[in-house]
Amino acid sequence: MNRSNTGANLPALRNHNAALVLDLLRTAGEAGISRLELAERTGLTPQAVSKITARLRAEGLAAEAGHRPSTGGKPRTVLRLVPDAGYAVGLHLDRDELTAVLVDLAGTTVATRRAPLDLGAGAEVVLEAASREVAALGFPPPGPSGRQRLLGVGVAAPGPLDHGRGVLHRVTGFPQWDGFALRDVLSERLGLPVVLDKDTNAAALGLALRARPAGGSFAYLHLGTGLGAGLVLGGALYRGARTGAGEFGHQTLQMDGPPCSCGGRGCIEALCLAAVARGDIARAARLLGTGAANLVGLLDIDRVLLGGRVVAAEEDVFVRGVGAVLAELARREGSGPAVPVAAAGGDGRAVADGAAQLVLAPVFGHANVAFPSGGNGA
Amino acid sequence: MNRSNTGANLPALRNHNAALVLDLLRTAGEAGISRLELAERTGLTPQAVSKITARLRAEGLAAEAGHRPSTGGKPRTVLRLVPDAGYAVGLHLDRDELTAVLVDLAGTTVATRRAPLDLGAGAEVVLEAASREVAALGFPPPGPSGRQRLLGVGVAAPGPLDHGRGVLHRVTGFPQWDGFALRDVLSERLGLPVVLDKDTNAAALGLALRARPAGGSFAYLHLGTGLGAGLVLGGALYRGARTGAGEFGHQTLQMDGPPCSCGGRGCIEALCLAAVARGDIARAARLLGTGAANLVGLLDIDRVLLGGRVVAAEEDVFVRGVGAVLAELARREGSGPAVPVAAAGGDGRAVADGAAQLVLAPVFGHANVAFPSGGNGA
DNA sequence: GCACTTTGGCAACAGCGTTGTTTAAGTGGA
DNA sequence: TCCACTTAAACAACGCTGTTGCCAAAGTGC
Repeated sequence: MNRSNTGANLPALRNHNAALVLDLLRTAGEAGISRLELAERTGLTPQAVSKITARLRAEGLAAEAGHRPSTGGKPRTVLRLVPDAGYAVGLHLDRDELTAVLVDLAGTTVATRRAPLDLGAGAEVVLEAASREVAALGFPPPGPSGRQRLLGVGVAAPGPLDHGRGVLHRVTGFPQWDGFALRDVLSERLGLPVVLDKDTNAAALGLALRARPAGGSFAYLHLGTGLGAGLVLGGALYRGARTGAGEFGHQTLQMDGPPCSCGGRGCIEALCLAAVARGDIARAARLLGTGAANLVGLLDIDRVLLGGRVVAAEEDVFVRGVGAVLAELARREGSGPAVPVAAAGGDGRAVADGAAQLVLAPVFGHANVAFPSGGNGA
Repeated sequence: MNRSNTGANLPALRNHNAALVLDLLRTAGEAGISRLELAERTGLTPQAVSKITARLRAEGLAAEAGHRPSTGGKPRTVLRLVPDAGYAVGLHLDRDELTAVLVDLAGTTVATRRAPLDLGAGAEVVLEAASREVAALGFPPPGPSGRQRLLGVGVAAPGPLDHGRGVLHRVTGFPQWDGFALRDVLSERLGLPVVLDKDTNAAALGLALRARPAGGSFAYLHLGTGLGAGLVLGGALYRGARTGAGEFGHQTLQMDGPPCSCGGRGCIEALCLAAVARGDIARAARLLGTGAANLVGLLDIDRVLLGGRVVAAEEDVFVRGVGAVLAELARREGSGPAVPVAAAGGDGRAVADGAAQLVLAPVFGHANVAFPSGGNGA
């Protein structure tokens, strides 16, 4: 069950197991999964799985879809997630562009809209544009049960911001947003639940839910206007105590190095962007790799993913450069193979897709991974 | 409930709630806590708490201890943890010394033994010394129920090592231990369950369980022979994918800086130890602070604790020096007060005490915080 | 001494996964 | 064609969980 500092009762137990089964159905995708496989993976008895899947089918979340070949007896019935049982909107508010996507329960993006946006044009303009594009996606009609199938809107914005309260902080370059309660304002305006998170976190969550096998740990490093990170630790998006984790760009890499816009010196972001500006991409990649190595050593993650416009422009150079530094680290430590590096991909829609997952993830038991607020733990 | 990728049934639910209540009893300490407070904190109904505490009292883990003053009605009955319902041994194997402690369920150290040790003298010598000192602690007799009250032995050793398998890796300075299955060998020899972890992790766990309020996030930075870290995220000890997290010392802080014993350049450990060797403690503190600032930004933790022999020798200088760097960081970010820094204290017994908590923590629901191994998450 | 408040146990209950059993739906040899 | 065998999955009874409704116990204060 999910970590919590509160007591658990029978409904909580039921939700936990149902979410677990749903997550396995989601992970299985179109191939589906049989009841007995679900039982093996969850550790529940086959009978328990039968009961749970019966409920899910009654709720319209799962359906039978064919049979596996017989292995000498009655063939297993394949179960699949019903993708259109629920939808979420993902909204990526970038500095100069807005991307809105409609994603179904299976994680498939069924509609996309893009529009130019000036994040500095003021709240009213931005909210209006957001509302317009979200509405233009075309919502799915309520299901046969009459239940609304649009679960909510996930919003990804440049950080820093407060995920817990849904409030923007001093968005780099646009200080006028400081303190703006974007989540509540937008929720009121759209009449839908809204979840707000950093763009890097949204992208990392999206990647985490697509990862096979699920449950690993990785860092998503995003090099664009700035340099940020999204951390997935043990399959869960890590947001930190005040939901501000992932400040990767202002890590000091060169004490007494060149000044950074943040007021510090030798920050990896300043060094990296300077190298990019000089056209020395190999150097930028090496710098990024050094920062990644620091992170890998500290957190013992098992994968590094790179994204962002700058990376996308020279994907191979960055992947090779970062990979080389991590290979050196592995050689020095002598403990197994190097941590693999890859480009995140996602053709510019990764953040918006991930934003939608901010809403969908709780259905699969990936909610409340933000942080226990106190009480106990350890 | 604790994060997991397995299904949960009624016994699991019962254990979860019992552990939750036990943890609150432990946290309350000698002051105790009433049933209604337990109900409020857990979110369970008072009746459920009554049932759970009745079970705990029947098992000898909890007891009634007086009453609170009346607030106009029947006064609340205070419940307390029974400290001698369980014990654990904590064993700290350091490079030149062995420390063994006997700790009760409430976390009180009831016996301590210390002996010189040469970690390079070979397995047989070390195991013999460990067995001798553990036996000399004087185990508590089995309880009235006849149940053995010594729950196990927690062993803390210099890293790197594999907590999951209980195997040492190349202990810095003593490569002959590489691959030694210390946990299983010692468990066989003592006839008790053994848990193995890094010294920094043990210390961090001990600090986490003593923290008030519980559930926060902090980094324990240990500067002694080397420089390592123990991370507590959201109240839980974070060990990483291969239980190797906390490699703080070989973080690059000065690209193209002086060479480090690890083969890299400009590692914080090399810089820091060099400054200490020069007698420039202020510089060492500032270096440590810079590394701490990187970590604070990346993980958004809310406390930094310092320990280790070098720190203990000049506690104030380190606390002030690291604090100053973190204060600068907070000023630059402009987001609230600086992350506080403090000395961990513990008069050289912190690691051994924490090692005992490796065994006791599961009783209070702090088990399996290591990592989900796959399946799902996020 | 009585009305009131608060605590906390007792009893009945609904709902969870588990266990034991039965039915359904295949394979494969005689 | 039949029948023994295997495997899948539902049905039924069960034990145990926390919850709800109720009531006794133990205080305060007029």
